[in-house]
Amino acid sequence: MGSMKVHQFTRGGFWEHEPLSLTLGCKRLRPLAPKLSNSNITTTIPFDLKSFIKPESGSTKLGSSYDDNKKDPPSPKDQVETHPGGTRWNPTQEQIRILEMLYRGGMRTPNTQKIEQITVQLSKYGKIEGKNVFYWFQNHKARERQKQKRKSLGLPLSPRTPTFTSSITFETTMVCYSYTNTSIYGEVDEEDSPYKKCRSMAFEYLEEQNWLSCKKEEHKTLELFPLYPELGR
Amino acid sequence: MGSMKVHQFTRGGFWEHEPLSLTLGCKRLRPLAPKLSNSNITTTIPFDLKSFIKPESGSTKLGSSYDDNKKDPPSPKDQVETHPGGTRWNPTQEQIRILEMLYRGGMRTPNTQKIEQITVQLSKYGKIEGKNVFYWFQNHKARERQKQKRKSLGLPLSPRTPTFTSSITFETTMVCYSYTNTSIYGEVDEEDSPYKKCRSMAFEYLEEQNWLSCKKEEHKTLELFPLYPELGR
DNA sequence: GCAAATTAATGATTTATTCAAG
DNA sequence: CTTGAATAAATCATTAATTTGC
Repeated sequence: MGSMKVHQFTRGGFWEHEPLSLTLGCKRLRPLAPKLSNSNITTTIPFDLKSFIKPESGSTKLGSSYDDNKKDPPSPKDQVETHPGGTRWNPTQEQIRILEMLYRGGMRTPNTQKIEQITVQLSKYGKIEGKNVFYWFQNHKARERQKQKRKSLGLPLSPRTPTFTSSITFETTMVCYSYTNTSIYGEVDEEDSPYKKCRSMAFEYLEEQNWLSCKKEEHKTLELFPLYPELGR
Repeated sequence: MGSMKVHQFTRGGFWEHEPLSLTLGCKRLRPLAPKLSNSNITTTIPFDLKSFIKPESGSTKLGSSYDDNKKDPPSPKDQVETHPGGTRWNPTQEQIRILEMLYRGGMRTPNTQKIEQITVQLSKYGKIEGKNVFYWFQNHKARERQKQKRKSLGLPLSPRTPTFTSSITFETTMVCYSYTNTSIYGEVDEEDSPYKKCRSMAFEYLEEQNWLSCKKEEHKTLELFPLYPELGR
Protein backbone atom coordinates (compact mmCIF):
# COMPACT_ATOMS: atom_id res chain seq x y z
CA MET A 1 0.00 0.00 0.00
CA GLY A 2 2.89 2.29 0.41
CA SER A 3 4.09 1.63 -3.04
CA MET A 4 4.26 4.36 -5.56
CA LYS A 5 2.60 3.62 -8.76
CA VAL A 6 4.26 5.11 -11.71
CA HIS A 7 2.40 5.17 -14.87
CA GLN A 8 1.21 7.12 -17.72
CA PHE A 9 -0.97 9.95 -16.78
CA THR A 10 -4.35 9.25 -18.08
CA ARG A 11 -7.14 11.67 -18.00
CA GLY A 12 -9.12 11.80 -14.88
CA GLY A 13 -12.05 10.44 -16.68
CA PHE A 14 -12.44 6.91 -17.53
CA TRP A 15 -12.66 5.62 -20.92
CA GLU A 16 -15.73 3.70 -20.43
CA HIS A 17 -15.67 0.81 -22.76
CA GLU A 18 -14.23 2.70 -25.56
CA PRO A 19 -11.87 0.66 -27.61
CA LEU A 20 -8.40 1.92 -28.02
CA SER A 21 -7.40 3.39 -31.26
CA LEU A 22 -4.31 5.16 -32.32
CA THR A 23 -4.28 8.19 -34.44
CA LEU A 24 -2.10 8.12 -37.44
CA GLY A 25 -1.75 11.79 -37.75
CA CYS A 26 -0.34 12.29 -34.35
CA LYS A 27 1.12 10.21 -31.65
CA ARG A 28 -1.64 10.05 -29.18
CA LEU A 29 -1.84 6.76 -27.51
CA ARG A 30 -4.92 7.04 -25.51
CA PRO A 31 -8.31 5.82 -26.44
CA LEU A 32 -10.01 8.00 -28.88
CA ALA A 33 -13.18 7.78 -30.76
CA PRO A 34 -15.07 4.63 -30.16
CA LYS A 35 -15.46 3.22 -33.55
CA LEU A 36 -18.54 1.35 -32.88
CA SER A 37 -18.34 -2.07 -34.33
CA ASN A 38 -20.83 -2.22 -37.06
CA SER A 39 -21.47 -5.87 -36.88
CA ASN A 40 -22.66 -5.29 -33.43
CA ILE A 41 -25.13 -2.68 -34.25
CA THR A 42 -26.37 -2.84 -37.72
CA THR A 43 -28.59 -5.59 -36.69
CA THR A 44 -30.45 -3.54 -34.21
CA ILE A 45 -30.52 -0.19 -35.83
CA PRO A 46 -32.92 0.59 -38.58
CA PHE A 47 -30.42 2.98 -39.85
CA ASP A 48 -27.97 2.63 -42.61
CA LEU A 49 -24.78 2.09 -40.79
CA LYS A 50 -23.22 0.77 -43.89
CA SER A 51 -22.73 4.21 -45.17
CA PHE A 52 -20.67 4.92 -42.14
CA ILE A 53 -17.82 2.91 -43.20
CA LYS A 54 -16.35 5.15 -45.77
CA PRO A 55 -17.78 8.57 -46.04
CA GLU A 56 -17.03 11.26 -48.45
CA SER A 57 -16.07 14.48 -46.96
CA GLY A 58 -17.94 17.40 -48.30
CA SER A 59 -19.77 19.34 -45.70
CA THR A 60 -19.87 22.01 -48.27
CA LYS A 61 -21.15 24.82 -46.33
CA LEU A 62 -22.49 27.67 -48.28
CA GLY A 63 -21.38 31.06 -47.37
CA SER A 64 -23.99 32.52 -45.19
CA SER A 65 -25.32 35.50 -46.95
CA TYR A 66 -24.18 38.60 -45.30
CA ASP A 67 -24.60 39.38 -41.74
CA ASP A 68 -21.45 39.89 -39.89
CA ASN A 69 -23.28 39.35 -36.70
CA LYS A 70 -23.73 35.75 -37.38
CA LYS A 71 -21.65 34.01 -34.88
CA ASP A 72 -21.02 31.17 -37.19
CA PRO A 73 -17.89 30.07 -35.43
CA PRO A 74 -14.96 28.16 -36.60
CA SER A 75 -14.46 24.65 -37.55
CA PRO A 76 -11.62 23.64 -35.36
CA LYS A 77 -10.89 20.14 -36.11
CA ASP A 78 -12.78 20.14 -39.28
CA GLN A 79 -9.70 20.43 -41.33
CA VAL A 80 -7.68 17.77 -42.85
CA GLU A 81 -4.27 17.28 -41.50
CA THR A 82 -2.07 18.42 -44.27
CA HIS A 83 1.22 17.84 -42.58
CA PRO A 84 2.36 14.35 -43.30
CA GLY A 85 4.27 13.72 -40.15
CA GLY A 86 1.35 14.66 -38.01
CA THR A 87 3.17 17.50 -36.39
CA ARG A 88 1.44 20.44 -35.01
CA TRP A 89 1.37 23.87 -36.44
CA ASN A 90 4.52 25.75 -35.83
CA PRO A 91 3.77 29.38 -36.47
CA THR A 92 6.31 31.61 -38.08
CA GLN A 93 7.29 34.94 -36.66
CA GLU A 94 5.31 36.76 -39.27
CA GLN A 95 2.22 34.75 -38.62
CA ILE A 96 2.39 35.40 -34.93
CA ARG A 97 3.03 39.03 -35.53
CA ILE A 98 -0.05 39.38 -37.61
CA LEU A 99 -2.22 37.38 -35.30
CA GLU A 100 -1.16 39.50 -32.38
CA MET A 101 -1.95 42.61 -34.31
CA LEU A 102 -5.39 41.35 -35.06
CA TYR A 103 -5.80 40.44 -31.44
CA ARG A 104 -4.69 43.80 -30.24
CA GLY A 105 -6.94 45.30 -32.82
CA GLY A 106 -9.81 43.74 -30.96
CA MET A 107 -10.41 40.53 -32.78
CA ARG A 108 -11.34 37.72 -30.46
CA THR A 109 -13.26 34.82 -31.82
CA PRO A 110 -13.39 35.22 -35.55
CA ASN A 111 -16.09 33.37 -37.32
CA THR A 112 -15.48 30.81 -39.96
CA GLN A 113 -15.30 33.30 -42.73
CA LYS A 114 -12.84 35.54 -41.01
CA ILE A 115 -10.78 32.56 -40.09
CA GLU A 116 -10.74 31.44 -43.63
CA GLN A 117 -9.52 34.80 -44.77
CA ILE A 118 -6.87 35.05 -42.15
CA THR A 119 -5.71 31.62 -43.02
CA VAL A 120 -5.35 32.52 -46.62
CA GLN A 121 -3.35 35.56 -45.77
CA LEU A 122 -1.13 33.80 -43.30
CA SER A 123 -0.47 31.04 -45.74
CA LYS A 124 1.87 33.44 -47.43
CA TYR A 125 4.19 33.08 -44.52
CA GLY A 126 4.03 29.39 -43.93
CA LYS A 127 1.84 26.38 -43.73
CA ILE A 128 -1.26 26.96 -41.73
CA GLU A 129 -4.82 25.77 -41.46
CA GLY A 130 -8.01 27.35 -40.35
CA LYS A 131 -8.15 25.44 -37.16
CA ASN A 132 -4.75 26.75 -36.19
CA VAL A 133 -6.10 30.24 -36.38
CA PHE A 134 -9.12 29.28 -34.42
CA TYR A 135 -7.11 27.66 -31.68
CA TRP A 136 -4.67 30.47 -31.59
CA PHE A 137 -7.39 32.93 -30.75
CA GLN A 138 -8.90 30.65 -28.20
CA ASN A 139 -5.66 30.02 -26.44
CA HIS A 140 -4.42 33.52 -26.69
CA LYS A 141 -7.55 34.93 -25.22
CA ALA A 142 -7.59 32.45 -22.41
CA ARG A 143 -3.96 32.95 -21.59
CA GLU A 144 -4.10 36.67 -21.72
CA ARG A 145 -6.95 36.45 -19.33
CA GLN A 146 -4.97 34.28 -16.97
CA LYS A 147 -2.08 36.66 -17.04
CA GLN A 148 -4.45 39.47 -16.29
CA LYS A 149 -6.02 37.66 -13.44
CA ARG A 150 -2.76 36.65 -11.92
CA LYS A 151 -1.58 40.16 -12.08
CA SER A 152 -4.69 41.48 -10.49
CA LEU A 153 -4.36 38.97 -7.74
CA GLY A 154 -0.90 40.15 -7.09
CA LEU A 155 0.41 36.72 -7.64
CA PRO A 156 3.90 36.36 -8.84
CA LEU A 157 3.71 36.84 -12.51
CA SER A 158 5.50 33.57 -12.68
CA PRO A 159 4.88 32.31 -16.10
CA ARG A 160 5.90 29.17 -14.43
CA THR A 161 5.08 25.71 -15.26
CA PRO A 162 1.99 24.75 -16.98
CA THR A 163 2.43 21.11 -17.40
CA PHE A 164 1.83 20.14 -13.91
CA THR A 165 -0.83 17.60 -14.02
CA SER A 166 -3.77 17.85 -11.85
CA SER A 167 -3.43 14.55 -10.25
CA ILE A 168 -2.70 14.14 -6.69
CA THR A 169 -1.52 11.00 -5.17
CA PHE A 170 -2.22 9.76 -1.77
CA GLU A 171 -0.25 6.93 -0.54
CA THR A 172 0.63 6.20 2.88
CA THR A 173 0.82 9.70 4.04
CA MET A 174 2.12 11.40 1.05
CA VAL A 175 0.74 13.49 -1.64
CA CYS A 176 2.59 13.94 -4.80
CA TYR A 177 1.97 15.48 -8.08
CA SER A 178 2.78 14.04 -11.37
CA TYR A 179 4.45 15.95 -14.02
CA THR A 180 4.09 15.85 -17.71
CA ASN A 181 2.96 12.54 -18.94
CA THR A 182 4.65 10.27 -16.61
CA SER A 183 4.99 10.05 -12.97
CA ILE A 184 3.59 9.07 -9.82
CA TYR A 185 0.12 8.21 -9.26
CA GLY A 186 -1.67 6.89 -6.33
CA GLU A 187 -4.45 4.50 -6.12
CA VAL A 188 -6.65 7.40 -5.71
CA ASP A 189 -7.27 8.68 -9.09
CA GLU A 190 -10.62 10.04 -8.54
CA GLU A 191 -11.99 12.08 -11.25
CA ASP A 192 -14.37 14.05 -9.22
CA SER A 193 -14.07 17.70 -9.21
CA PRO A 194 -14.53 18.29 -5.55
CA TYR A 195 -11.49 16.24 -5.15
CA LYS A 196 -9.59 18.47 -7.40
CA LYS A 197 -10.81 21.50 -5.63
CA CYS A 198 -9.27 20.28 -2.49
CA ARG A 199 -5.89 19.64 -3.85
CA SER A 200 -4.16 22.74 -2.87
CA MET A 201 -5.75 22.87 0.49
CA ALA A 202 -4.98 19.30 1.19
CA PHE A 203 -1.46 19.87 0.20
CA GLU A 204 -1.00 22.77 2.48
CA TYR A 205 -2.43 20.79 5.24
CA LEU A 206 -0.13 17.88 4.67
CA GLU A 207 2.83 20.11 4.46
CA GLU A 208 1.88 21.68 7.68
CA GLN A 209 1.67 18.27 9.20
CA ASN A 210 5.07 17.39 7.96
CA TRP A 211 3.72 14.62 5.97
CA LEU A 212 5.58 15.65 2.96
CA SER A 213 8.82 13.91 2.96
CA CYS A 214 9.73 13.30 -0.58
CA LYS A 215 12.32 15.50 -1.99
CA LYS A 216 12.91 16.43 -5.48
CA GLU A 217 16.20 14.63 -5.50
CA GLU A 218 14.53 11.40 -4.72
CA HIS A 219 12.53 11.43 -7.77
CA LYS A 220 13.32 13.31 -10.84
CA THR A 221 9.98 13.96 -12.17
CA LEU A 222 8.42 14.78 -8.92
CA GLU A 223 7.72 18.24 -7.82
CA LEU A 224 5.82 19.15 -4.87
CA PHE A 225 4.07 22.29 -5.40
CA PRO A 226 2.82 24.73 -7.54
CA LEU A 227 0.26 22.56 -8.90
CA TYR A 228 -0.68 25.33 -11.07
CA PRO A 229 1.30 28.40 -11.77
CA GLU A 230 -1.63 30.42 -10.74
CA LEU A 231 -1.58 28.99 -7.34
CA GLY A 232 1.72 30.56 -6.85
CA ARG A 233 2.62 30.09 -3.25
CA MET B 1 -8.58 37.17 5.91
CA GLY B 2 -10.91 34.92 7.68
CA SER B 3 -13.88 36.36 5.99
CA MET B 4 -16.02 34.34 3.73
CA LYS B 5 -16.57 35.69 0.40
CA VAL B 6 -20.08 35.38 -0.71
CA HIS B 7 -20.88 36.37 -4.15
CA GLN B 8 -22.64 35.54 -7.23
CA PHE B 9 -21.01 32.85 -9.16
CA THR B 10 -19.79 34.66 -12.14
CA ARG B 11 -17.57 33.15 -14.66
CA GLY B 12 -13.97 33.64 -14.05
CA GLY B 13 -13.59 35.60 -17.17
CA PHE B 14 -14.57 39.07 -17.96
CA TRP B 15 -15.28 40.48 -21.25
CA GLU B 16 -12.35 42.69 -21.57
CA HIS B 17 -13.01 45.45 -23.96
CA GLU B 18 -14.84 43.40 -26.40
CA PRO B 19 -17.49 45.35 -28.14
CA LEU B 20 -20.95 44.09 -27.80
CA SER B 21 -22.71 42.66 -30.73
CA LEU B 22 -25.91 40.80 -30.91
CA THR B 23 -26.45 37.82 -33.02
CA LEU B 24 -29.39 37.81 -35.23
CA GLY B 25 -29.75 34.12 -35.27
CA CYS B 26 -30.15 33.80 -31.59
CA LYS B 27 -30.95 36.08 -28.78
CA ARG B 28 -27.81 36.14 -26.76
CA LEU B 29 -27.24 39.43 -25.22
CA ARG B 30 -23.76 39.17 -24.04
CA PRO B 31 -20.73 40.34 -25.84
CA LEU B 32 -19.77 38.25 -28.73
CA ALA B 33 -17.34 38.51 -31.49
CA PRO B 34 -15.52 41.76 -31.63
CA LYS B 35 -15.89 42.95 -35.11
CA LEU B 36 -12.69 44.79 -35.32
CA SER B 37 -13.06 48.18 -36.81
CA ASN B 38 -11.08 48.14 -39.94
CA SER B 39 -10.36 51.79 -40.07
CA ASN B 40 -8.48 51.30 -36.91
CA ILE B 41 -6.18 48.67 -38.13
CA THR B 42 -5.61 48.65 -41.79
CA THR B 43 -3.22 51.45 -41.39
CA THR B 44 -0.84 49.55 -39.22
CA ILE B 45 -1.02 46.08 -40.57
CA PRO B 46 0.85 45.06 -43.66
CA PHE B 47 -1.86 42.63 -44.24
CA ASP B 48 -4.82 42.90 -46.44
CA LEU B 49 -7.58 43.58 -44.05
CA LYS B 50 -9.74 44.78 -46.82
CA SER B 51 -10.43 41.28 -47.86
CA PHE B 52 -11.89 40.69 -44.47
CA ILE B 53 -14.92 42.68 -45.07
CA LYS B 54 -16.89 40.31 -47.13
CA PRO B 55 -15.61 36.82 -47.47
CA GLU B 56 -16.81 33.95 -49.42
CA SER B 57 -17.30 30.78 -47.57
CA GLY B 58 -15.79 27.67 -49.01
CA SER B 59 -13.50 25.81 -46.70
CA THR B 60 -13.92 22.84 -48.88
CA LYS B 61 -12.21 20.23 -46.95
CA LEU B 62 -11.20 17.19 -48.78
CA GLY B 63 -12.09 13.91 -47.36
CA SER B 64 -9.09 12.67 -45.53
CA SER B 65 -8.15 9.51 -47.25
CA TYR B 66 -8.96 6.61 -45.10
CA ASP B 67 -7.94 6.26 -41.60
CA ASP B 68 -10.72 5.96 -39.22
CA ASN B 69 -8.38 6.76 -36.46
CA LYS B 70 -8.09 10.29 -37.45
CA LYS B 71 -9.68 12.22 -34.73
CA ASP B 72 -10.76 14.85 -37.10
CA PRO B 73 -13.57 16.04 -34.96
CA PRO B 74 -16.64 17.89 -35.78
CA SER B 75 -17.19 21.34 -36.91
CA PRO B 76 -19.67 22.52 -34.41
CA LYS B 77 -20.51 25.93 -35.41
CA ASP B 78 -19.17 25.59 -38.82
CA GLN B 79 -22.50 25.16 -40.34
CA VAL B 80 -24.66 27.75 -41.81
CA GLU B 81 -27.85 28.44 -40.08
CA THR B 82 -30.39 27.19 -42.46
CA HIS B 83 -33.42 27.92 -40.44
CA PRO B 84 -34.66 31.35 -41.26
CA GLY B 85 -36.19 32.19 -37.97
CA GLY B 86 -33.11 31.25 -36.09
CA THR B 87 -34.76 28.50 -34.16
CA ARG B 88 -32.86 25.64 -32.77
CA TRP B 89 -32.94 22.08 -33.83
CA ASN B 90 -35.98 20.23 -32.70
CA PRO B 91 -35.19 16.58 -32.95
CA THR B 92 -37.85 14.14 -33.96
CA GLN B 93 -38.53 10.97 -32.08
CA GLU B 94 -36.88 8.92 -34.73
CA GLN B 95 -33.78 11.03 -34.71
CA ILE B 96 -33.44 10.78 -30.98
CA ARG B 97 -34.08 7.11 -31.08
CA ILE B 98 -31.30 6.57 -33.54
CA LEU B 99 -28.90 8.84 -31.76
CA GLU B 100 -29.49 7.02 -28.53
CA MET B 101 -28.87 3.75 -30.21
CA LEU B 102 -25.61 4.97 -31.55
CA TYR B 103 -24.75 6.22 -28.13
CA ARG B 104 -25.57 2.97 -26.47
CA GLY B 105 -23.65 1.28 -29.19
CA GLY B 106 -20.60 3.02 -27.89
CA MET B 107 -20.34 6.04 -30.07
CA ARG B 108 -19.19 9.08 -28.19
CA THR B 109 -17.58 11.83 -30.12
CA PRO B 110 -17.95 11.04 -33.76
CA ASN B 111 -15.59 12.74 -36.10
CA THR B 112 -16.61 14.99 -38.89
CA GLN B 113 -17.13 12.24 -41.33
CA LYS B 114 -19.27 10.19 -39.05
CA ILE B 115 -21.23 13.24 -38.14
CA GLU B 116 -21.79 13.98 -41.75
CA GLN B 117 -23.07 10.50 -42.35
CA ILE B 118 -25.31 10.52 -39.38
CA THR B 119 -26.67 13.82 -40.43
CA VAL B 120 -27.48 12.54 -43.84
CA GLN B 121 -29.28 9.58 -42.43
CA LEU B 122 -31.16 11.56 -39.85
CA SER B 123 -32.23 14.02 -42.47
CA LYS B 124 -34.71 11.45 -43.55
CA TYR B 125 -36.60 12.06 -40.39
CA GLY B 126 -36.47 15.79 -40.23
CA LYS B 127 -34.37 18.85 -40.64
CA ILE B 128 -30.98 18.52 -39.04
CA GLU B 129 -27.48 19.79 -39.36
CA GLY B 130 -24.11 18.36 -38.54
CA LYS B 131 -23.60 20.60 -35.60
CA ASN B 132 -26.83 19.36 -34.08
CA VAL B 133 -25.43 15.88 -34.07
CA PHE B 134 -22.20 17.10 -32.64
CA TYR B 135 -23.86 18.97 -29.84
CA TRP B 136 -26.19 16.15 -29.12
CA PHE B 137 -23.33 13.81 -28.44
CA GLN B 138 -21.57 16.37 -26.36
CA ASN B 139 -24.55 17.10 -24.22
CA HIS B 140 -25.69 13.57 -23.97
CA LYS B 141 -22.35 12.37 -22.79
CA ALA B 142 -22.02 15.15 -20.28
CA ARG B 143 -25.48 14.65 -18.91
CA GLU B 144 -25.23 10.95 -18.68
CA ARG B 145 -22.07 11.43 -16.74
CA GLN B 146 -23.76 13.78 -14.37
CA LYS B 147 -26.52 11.37 -13.76
CA GLN B 148 -23.99 8.69 -13.09
CA LYS B 149 -22.05 10.78 -10.70
CA ARG B 150 -25.04 11.90 -8.81
CA LYS B 151 -26.14 8.37 -8.46
CA SER B 152 -22.78 7.19 -7.26
CA LEU B 153 -22.78 9.92 -4.69
CA GLY B 154 -26.03 8.68 -3.42
CA LEU B 155 -27.45 12.03 -4.03
CA PRO B 156 -31.04 12.32 -4.73
CA LEU B 157 -31.31 11.45 -8.32
CA SER B 158 -32.90 14.77 -8.59
CA PRO B 159 -33.77 15.14 -12.13
CA ARG B 160 -32.61 18.53 -11.25
CA THR B 161 -30.20 20.06 -13.42
CA PRO B 162 -27.03 20.31 -14.83
CA THR B 163 -25.81 23.37 -13.27
CA PHE B 164 -23.86 21.76 -10.62
CA THR B 165 -21.41 24.47 -9.90
CA SER B 166 -17.88 23.66 -9.23
CA SER B 167 -17.83 25.39 -5.99
CA ILE B 168 -17.47 23.67 -2.76
CA THR B 169 -19.07 24.86 0.31
CA PHE B 170 -17.79 24.21 3.70
CA GLU B 171 -19.90 24.59 6.67
CA THR B 172 -19.54 23.32 10.10
CA THR B 173 -18.79 19.70 9.72
CA MET B 174 -20.05 19.33 6.32
CA VAL B 175 -18.74 19.68 2.90
CA CYS B 176 -21.26 20.67 0.44
CA TYR B 177 -21.61 21.50 -3.10
CA SER B 178 -23.52 24.40 -4.26
CA TYR B 179 -26.03 23.75 -6.81
CA THR B 180 -27.58 26.28 -8.97
CA ASN B 181 -27.30 29.09 -6.58
CA THR B 182 -29.08 27.25 -3.90
CA SER B 183 -28.66 23.91 -2.50
CA ILE B 184 -25.84 22.33 -0.82
CA TYR B 185 -25.03 18.77 -0.27
CA GLY B 186 -23.40 15.95 1.46
CA GLU B 187 -21.54 15.57 4.59
CA VAL B 188 -18.08 14.47 5.04
CA ASP B 189 -18.79 11.12 6.37
CA GLU B 190 -17.19 7.91 7.30
CA GLU B 191 -14.55 5.83 5.73
CA ASP B 192 -11.17 6.76 4.68
CA SER B 193 -11.76 6.84 1.07
CA PRO B 194 -8.90 9.00 -0.01
CA TYR B 195 -11.38 11.11 -1.68
CA LYS B 196 -13.25 11.69 1.46
CA LYS B 197 -10.04 11.99 3.32
CA CYS B 198 -9.12 14.78 1.06
CA ARG B 199 -12.31 16.53 1.69
CA SER B 200 -12.09 16.21 5.36
CA MET B 201 -8.53 17.34 5.42
CA ALA B 202 -9.40 20.36 3.50
CA PHE B 203 -12.21 20.93 5.82
CA GLU B 204 -10.08 20.60 8.87
CA TYR B 205 -7.63 22.94 7.42
CA LEU B 206 -10.17 25.55 6.73
CA GLU B 207 -11.65 25.13 10.09
CA GLU B 208 -8.28 25.50 11.60
CA GLN B 209 -7.86 28.71 9.73
CA ASN B 210 -11.11 29.92 11.02
CA TRP B 211 -12.38 30.23 7.59
CA LEU B 212 -15.42 28.32 8.39
CA SER B 213 -17.84 30.58 9.91
CA CYS B 214 -20.90 30.55 7.89
CA LYS B 215 -23.78 28.28 8.23
CA LYS B 216 -25.84 26.87 5.56
CA GLU B 217 -28.80 28.84 6.60
CA GLU B 218 -26.93 32.04 6.39
CA HIS B 219 -26.70 32.25 2.72
CA LYS B 220 -27.59 30.71 -0.48
CA THR B 221 -24.76 31.16 -2.81
CA LEU B 222 -21.81 30.55 -0.75
CA GLU B 223 -18.55 30.14 -2.33
CA LEU B 224 -15.31 29.52 -0.73
CA PHE B 225 -12.28 30.29 -2.76
CA PRO B 226 -10.65 27.84 -4.91
CA LEU B 227 -13.33 27.77 -7.37
CA TYR B 228 -10.85 27.28 -10.00
CA PRO B 229 -7.21 26.65 -9.61
CA GLU B 230 -6.30 29.89 -11.19
CA LEU B 231 -8.40 31.77 -8.82
CA GLY B 232 -6.27 30.48 -6.10
CA ARG B 233 -7.45 32.37 -3.17
C1' DG C 1 30.57 23.32 -26.74
C1' DC C 2 27.42 19.51 -26.73
C1' DA C 3 23.85 16.35 -25.77
C1' DA C 4 20.81 14.58 -22.40
C1' DA C 5 17.59 16.22 -18.94
C1' DT C 6 14.30 19.39 -17.52
C1' DT C 7 11.33 23.40 -17.86
C1' DA C 8 8.55 26.59 -20.22
C1' DA C 9 5.34 27.59 -24.02
C1' DT C 10 1.79 26.79 -26.45
C1' DG C 11 -0.89 24.03 -29.94
C1' DA C 12 -4.91 20.92 -29.74
C1' DT C 13 -8.86 18.56 -27.25
C1' DT C 14 -12.02 17.59 -23.98
C1' DT C 15 -14.96 18.84 -20.16
C1' DA C 16 -17.58 22.02 -17.35
C1' DT C 17 -20.70 25.89 -17.19
C1' DT C 18 -23.65 28.94 -18.83
C1' DC C 19 -27.58 30.60 -21.32
C1' DA C 20 -31.83 30.56 -23.19
C1' DA C 21 -35.43 28.51 -26.52
C1' DG C 22 -39.42 25.72 -26.38
C1' DC D 1 -37.81 21.98 -16.62
C1' DT D 2 -35.51 19.90 -20.49
C1' DT D 3 -31.92 20.36 -23.55
C1' DG D 4 -29.86 22.60 -27.80
C1' DA D 5 -26.17 25.80 -28.33
C1' DA D 6 -22.09 28.23 -27.22
C1' DT D 7 -18.17 29.66 -24.57
C1' DA D 8 -14.67 29.27 -21.09
C1' DA D 9 -11.82 26.43 -18.24
C1' DA D 10 -9.17 22.59 -17.72
C1' DT D 11 -6.30 19.30 -19.64
C1' DC D 12 -3.28 16.88 -22.54
C1' DA D 13 0.65 16.66 -25.73
C1' DT D 14 4.44 18.29 -28.45
C1' DT D 15 7.81 21.39 -29.37
C1' DA D 16 10.96 25.25 -28.23
C1' DA D 17 14.14 26.87 -24.59
C1' DT D 18 16.98 26.43 -21.03
C1' DT D 19 19.80 24.12 -17.84
C1' DT D 20 23.20 20.77 -16.45
C1' DG D 21 26.99 17.45 -16.36
C1' DC D 22 30.58 16.36 -18.78
